[in-house]
Amino acid sequence: MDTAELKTQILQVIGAIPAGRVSTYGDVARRAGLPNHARYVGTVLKNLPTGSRIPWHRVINGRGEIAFPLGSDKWHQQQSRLQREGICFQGERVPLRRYRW
DNA sequence: GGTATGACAGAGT
DNA sequence: CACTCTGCCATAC
Repeated sequence: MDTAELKTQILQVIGAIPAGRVSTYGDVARRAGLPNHARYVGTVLKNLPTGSRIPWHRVINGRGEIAFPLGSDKWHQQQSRLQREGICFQGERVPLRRYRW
């Protein structure tokens, strides 16, 4: 299985995350059948073409935090997208117990 | 083909 | 809890 397929596999899993729920990099990797590829999930999202309709904002880290530097443009963008879907933040983090897919 | 980097995770302290 | 340390693995140099 080459990397192009892994990428497709990962994107499909992300695309399946329902609105109003979130998943983590590790979860996405596992659901894609690729344990230990959490970092790769991030790499794939980074190279995503702008305007892609992949719900990348529903992917956060295992501590319920947005993976971008706090206060950065990307951070705000992701946060508002999540809130727009009804996800409430506890400070700077999302309570996974409640929203984890 | 080393070496460093990163939208990470889990165990340990 | 929060913080550090280590393992991971595709990519970019």
